[in-house]
Amino acid sequence: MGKTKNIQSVERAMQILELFEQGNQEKSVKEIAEHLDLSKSTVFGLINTLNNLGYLRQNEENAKYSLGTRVLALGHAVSSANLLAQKAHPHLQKLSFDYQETCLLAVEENGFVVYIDKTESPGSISINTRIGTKKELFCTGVGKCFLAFLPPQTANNIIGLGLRKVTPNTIATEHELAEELQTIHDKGYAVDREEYELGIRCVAAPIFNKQGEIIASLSLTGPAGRIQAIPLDRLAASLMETASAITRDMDI
Amino acid sequence: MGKTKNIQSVERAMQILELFEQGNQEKSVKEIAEHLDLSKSTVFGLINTLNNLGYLRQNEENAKYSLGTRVLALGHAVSSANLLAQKAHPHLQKLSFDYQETCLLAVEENGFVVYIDKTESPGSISINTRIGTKKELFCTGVGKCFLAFLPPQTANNIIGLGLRKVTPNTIATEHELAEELQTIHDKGYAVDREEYELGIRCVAAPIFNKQGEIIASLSLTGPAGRIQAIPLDRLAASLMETASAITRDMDI
DNA sequence: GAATGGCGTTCAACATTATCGGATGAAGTG
DNA sequence: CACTTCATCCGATAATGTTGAACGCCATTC
Repeated sequence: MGKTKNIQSVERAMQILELFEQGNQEKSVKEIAEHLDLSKSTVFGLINTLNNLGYLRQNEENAKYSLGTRVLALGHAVSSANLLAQKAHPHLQKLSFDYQETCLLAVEENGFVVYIDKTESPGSISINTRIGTKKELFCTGVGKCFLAFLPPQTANNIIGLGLRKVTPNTIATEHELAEELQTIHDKGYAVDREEYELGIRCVAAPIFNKQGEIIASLSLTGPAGRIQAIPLDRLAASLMETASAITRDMDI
Repeated sequence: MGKTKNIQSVERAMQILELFEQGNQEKSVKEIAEHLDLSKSTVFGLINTLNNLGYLRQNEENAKYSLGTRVLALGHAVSSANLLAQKAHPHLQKLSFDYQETCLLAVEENGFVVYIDKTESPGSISINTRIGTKKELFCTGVGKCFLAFLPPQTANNIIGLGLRKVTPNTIATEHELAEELQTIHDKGYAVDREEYELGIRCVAAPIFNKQGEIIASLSLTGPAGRIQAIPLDRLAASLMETASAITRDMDI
């Protein structure tokens, strides 16, 4: 695999773009230079290039920079090529609307879950899970779905990467986790009891392809109190129903 | 403005990412090297960097590359910071659903319209307008909305950039365009009569802020025959109603 | 099963290229 | 009007990216 050294200027350019990931607030050349601990002129060269290419845009008023519309095209290219994200979106939207909470869609990648879509409703509080975020499997609802439905060998390899307490509630021993996964496998859905973040609870269900292999997982996520107020069996049924509707829609 | 030379490796890295914009099909190192007319090793260095950073991902089976999930995060950062895209999305979704056609949202940027969101419905044919695409104003429905509702001075500056026949139907003289813009201003919506692409027709309406300034434009777009089959006054009313609902939702 | 060809990857030498400190000038502040 | 702050520009320097050649893996062929 890639052991060759990364190309410095490319890595730095991407670091600059990533600085805008949380919030996309305007930033000055100076601020960025300080964040990356680089000289102003170096940063200016990079920023200027990104600006010329449309990946950053400069506010004429204060000369500060923020993400440009060009990055939209890239983001959209991934999701539109991704049949899953495309077909699943309306279903997530409906769930968000029905329960007035945030709905997340995730896939597994190299032992991590990656969130690839998210829908919110006006009532839902903003869950700080951003699209593209990676999380470990054992401590999230969607992640545990993967562990429960992936081929046992694959799942064990991932579990072998290590468990740890993320919150006091995290299931951090292999024994307890095995029991939990058995339960999830039996019931067909997973519950995250504030195992990743205190106060945040979610219920998740696996999405399969026609061959019965898990390809994604979706969850309804929100403040613990509000999620617990929803009858669990009803919510779980909705999620599993939605999951199979997505499978049907995708036709793979 | 940016007159300094672009940083070569950054520009090339972005060119590589852009190769995947249409379709995001897997590409080999060799293919990319040929496309960009660079040596295999140069391309490998760039690709490897992007791969390590998560912007590309390699298919283990055939060693080919495609866009990685990391770019999702960037794309989402723009839209989520963008109150407009966030608030407008459910409304576009509803329009798409009601009329079973593609719905587009666009803003103006440096004399071009940039599409920042798109919703489709199962029935809608896939319009080849990708998110992040730029188009000239005079030849599109959403663009003409901007020309009609932007301050006259701004609009004239943009018109001054030049008109040209994109299709036989394109309005390519200043005189005719002025008449058309007057009509649009009076009626409150614009019709694109296959002026950008033969066979594709759209109806567009402006989105204003509370101060009455145009900040975006939305359209329902589809095959000419199907769009013409919808009663124009009803469709236009839907679009204008949606536009003002978005204004209300944004509260700016 | 040896031979061939194709392709991703690595390497080391070289020269291009990115980097940096310092200079410039515009905008804002007391 | 001096003074600060910051974006932008410039030129010297050396670090960095580029390149062709070579390696090794895999698949196909004979």
